[in-house]
Amino acid sequence: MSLPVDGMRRRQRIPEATIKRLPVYLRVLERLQEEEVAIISSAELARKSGITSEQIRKDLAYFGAFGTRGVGYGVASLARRLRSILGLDRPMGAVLVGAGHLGTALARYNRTRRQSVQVVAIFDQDPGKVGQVIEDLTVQPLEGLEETIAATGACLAILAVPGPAAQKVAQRLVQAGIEGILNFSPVQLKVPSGVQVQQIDLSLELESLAYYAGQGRHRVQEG
Amino acid sequence: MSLPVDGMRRRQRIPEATIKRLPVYLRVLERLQEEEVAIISSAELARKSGITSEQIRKDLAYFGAFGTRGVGYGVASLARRLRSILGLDRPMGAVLVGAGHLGTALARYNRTRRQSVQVVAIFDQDPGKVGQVIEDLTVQPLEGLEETIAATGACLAILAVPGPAAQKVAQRLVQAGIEGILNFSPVQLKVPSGVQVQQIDLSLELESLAYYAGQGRHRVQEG
DNA sequence: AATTGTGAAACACTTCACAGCC
DNA sequence: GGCTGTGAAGTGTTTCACAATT
Repeated sequence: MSLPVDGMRRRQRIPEATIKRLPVYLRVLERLQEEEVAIISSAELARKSGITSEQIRKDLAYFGAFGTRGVGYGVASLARRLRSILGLDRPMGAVLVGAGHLGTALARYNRTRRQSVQVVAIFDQDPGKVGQVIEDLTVQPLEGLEETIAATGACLAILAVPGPAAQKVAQRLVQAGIEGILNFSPVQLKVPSGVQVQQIDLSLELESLAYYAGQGRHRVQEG
Repeated sequence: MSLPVDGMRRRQRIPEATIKRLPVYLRVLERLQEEEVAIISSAELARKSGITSEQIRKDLAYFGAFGTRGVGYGVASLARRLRSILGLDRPMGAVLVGAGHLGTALARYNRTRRQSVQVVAIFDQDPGKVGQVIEDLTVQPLEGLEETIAATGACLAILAVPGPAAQKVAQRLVQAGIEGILNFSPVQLKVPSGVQVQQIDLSLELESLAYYAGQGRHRVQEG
């Protein structure tokens, strides 16, 4: 299934790991822009991002040669380029499903600061939650999900519903045209290929941390 | 620096990727235990966890031969073994720092259900938050951090404070003996090696999802 | 017959080292 | 001289394929 034809060499497959680092670079660059820094080297960017300079150069090179040898990268132009690559140069909307404690916290977190991806609507199944206002958005009943997604042009979704409801909601989100889901439910979502799911599971994270905390202890003090 | 001496063969380094999957297996096994299933094959476990059967067998084999060929794995004994490996066979406590919306949501999420890792104390810098009660725990001022960690024997911390405060708090946590930090602040923490940090950054996750949502779109409908 | 445990191959990602360019 | 861009080497992880075991 691999076709290493190097006809025009453009558009080789970009590693997922690279994609996940681009927003990190962008965040640093935006801070630099505020500080009116015009040029930055990969070494300095490495110091500020915690990613090695070789890695940074390689990541950026996948998309073309943005730097100037002997000089560095232009902060403003690189930031612009990264925003464009990520699709953040035009407004990107996300719907939030689930207005429990976690959902509410996520909505507030996202809307209080100015973020590249904005939550544009909030849904909940519970009639008791519908009508509540969270950071200027009124919680809507699930019925209007498809219509609102179409109307707002939202591409992403944040899923913060209880486990049992998650798969069903995910199906509707995909049907409605959502292409990326950030899933906080402790459920392995089944979605068609082409839809990207990012899983965040608090319990799992804590439990894997426990491994290092428990085992590692005896290494701290020898003897 | 590699010393592939196979003297006693035990204790080869365990891949981080493996450690992160163990809690997934454990979760499935615990559900199976409730359903009174006694034996499970790696193929069936694969179906239920979304991880391939070869991967499961390899992961488990790092810690010894837990299965029976031709039969499968004993659900109860494997669950017990995994809890022991992860250090979850005795109570594991976590302190939560930051009682904002996110921190509150995390505390409630964790304490409402019975989790393997339990939040045992909540701290906040803001005097207005101190004294609030969240799921049976009273929010304490940051001053008592070290003392409470020592008293409770907590090994883990959940960090949900604003970016600027994160590094300072992390330093105190490490000093106090915390060995794993789940960090929700948008900051790259500097910690001594031996302390494990797991970063969860909502904005970064959404922004990398945006890449697939934006680019992928034209592939959904051809022509 | 079924299923585990595991070397070997394949793949993914990072680091090294340096040629190329300003 | 300094810094980028990139093949090559190295490391980490997954998949394959099958011998071993019940």
